[in-house]
Amino acid sequence: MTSDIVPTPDERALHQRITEDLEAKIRSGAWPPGHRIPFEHELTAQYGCARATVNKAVSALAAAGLIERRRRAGSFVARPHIQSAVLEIPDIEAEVTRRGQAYGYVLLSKHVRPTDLGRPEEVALGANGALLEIACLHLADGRPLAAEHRLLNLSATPKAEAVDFSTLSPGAWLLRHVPWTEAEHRISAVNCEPAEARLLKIRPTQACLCVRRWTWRVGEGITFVRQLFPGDAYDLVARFTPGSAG
Amino acid sequence: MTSDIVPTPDERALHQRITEDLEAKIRSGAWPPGHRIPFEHELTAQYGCARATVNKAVSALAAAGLIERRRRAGSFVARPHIQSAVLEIPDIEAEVTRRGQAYGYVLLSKHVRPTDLGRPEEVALGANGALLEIACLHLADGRPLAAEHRLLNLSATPKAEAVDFSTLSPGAWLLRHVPWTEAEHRISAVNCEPAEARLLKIRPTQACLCVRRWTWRVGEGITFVRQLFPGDAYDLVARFTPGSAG
DNA sequence: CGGACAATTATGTCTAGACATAATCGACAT
DNA sequence: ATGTCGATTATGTCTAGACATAATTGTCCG
Repeated sequence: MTSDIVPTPDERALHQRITEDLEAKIRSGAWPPGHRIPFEHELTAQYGCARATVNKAVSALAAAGLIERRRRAGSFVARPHIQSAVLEIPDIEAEVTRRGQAYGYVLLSKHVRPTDLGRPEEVALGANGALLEIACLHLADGRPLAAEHRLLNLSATPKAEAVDFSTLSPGAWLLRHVPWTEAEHRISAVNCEPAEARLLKIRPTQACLCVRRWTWRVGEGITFVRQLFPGDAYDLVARFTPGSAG
Repeated sequence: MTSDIVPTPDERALHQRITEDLEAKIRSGAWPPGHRIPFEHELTAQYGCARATVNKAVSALAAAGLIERRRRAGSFVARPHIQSAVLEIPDIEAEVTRRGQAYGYVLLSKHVRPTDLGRPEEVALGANGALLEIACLHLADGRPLAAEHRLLNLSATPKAEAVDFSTLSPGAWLLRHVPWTEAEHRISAVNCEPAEARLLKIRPTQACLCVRRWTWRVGEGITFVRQLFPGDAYDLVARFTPGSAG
């Protein structure tokens, strides 16, 4: 039964209202997965508009993964598929500031060295020339929040060699100066090494959250970074609204 | 200069080809952030099509966050904004199977108890009636991969009380029987407790990845789950293609 | 009963217009 | 120099068609 779709009074665009009406039916469960939604010509009649308008609305839901469209058959509420969520990747300075804490940064070391193809993370980066290797520490209210170890592919970002990273973190500099097109993160839990524990001022047995990130630009490796957070200092948060409610 | 947009020979839909042509310009860096892309009437002339077709192509890029559109001013390559990524949330059984390992499941305990409003995770769930509390273990090739502690809101999913979870994991049952609309994940690193270490057959000092997930359906709490992975057994992977290349 | 085939039909895409809307820009006045 | 206001213009939305495409469905035949 589709006769209970009633356009709600609204000043937004009609196609958007149609999208929202349909989405409400799906998310509320009134239309379960597999349910066939009204044909475009039916919606055209219900809303008193052209088919192009209805098509735009339904296509938006299809693009969002809420419905599947099949020629000749119709459009159906999609079943759940992948389990994925949008993860907030920590821009540490922004996160610290958001928490209302004072952000601090300490450069620990910085030097240029050739790529070591024996290390998997450098192979994954795809660099084969000189790397700028940086170690630094991020502080929140003066207390260590994260230890960072970073590699910068100097053949992709030659300007980085001239930058003094003593007050500006490499992440902040990169964000502003080097565009990128792809990134991959790997998140794991690790027991830190004694030297890292001293840096972070934690017990050596304290579990740490380890975020490793590779960044590329059109296939060329830009940077690899490994950030170590004391497990009790940081939560990664991911929120998800599924493409389909099933 | 926009004269170098040349439609590539292709049998796909024209609007899609236009989208891809423009996206290539942006991702390659040929059009840097802030660059004004050709007006719709220019693209209309270049591709020899109606404005609606060009509009669909450009609107798709705007929806993806690659460009910003301003009335009267034009459309511009967007600057980077949020740092977010698509995180693959582990459906443990699927992940184990994907790795080519044998999946195993052990139910450890299961009982009904009232909601304890003294616990933050239960408050966040928003339940206030009876909960089904389940502890179980996920195995890969017979070895413990994850310890799971789950709460099911029985007022939202009364059918769960009659389910025998001795061979079917609550996650698998829920995925098939209970639709949900929102989820939140928190990921952290923890030192597990001795009992958990024995369950997972790891040293008590071994860092563990802790994934906590709350699931709601139209505002009503469905389930809370806490999964503990030995840090060396699991990597969460997140990949990201930014909405804008800058 | 089962397979091949053709009719049907819903979606996919597109056109050539139209009017609405908002923001920029320039002209003008203060 | 600054502020107001109207003309201009690019995008936002929509119409009423059209043809293409693919897949279901029924029909017919072996």
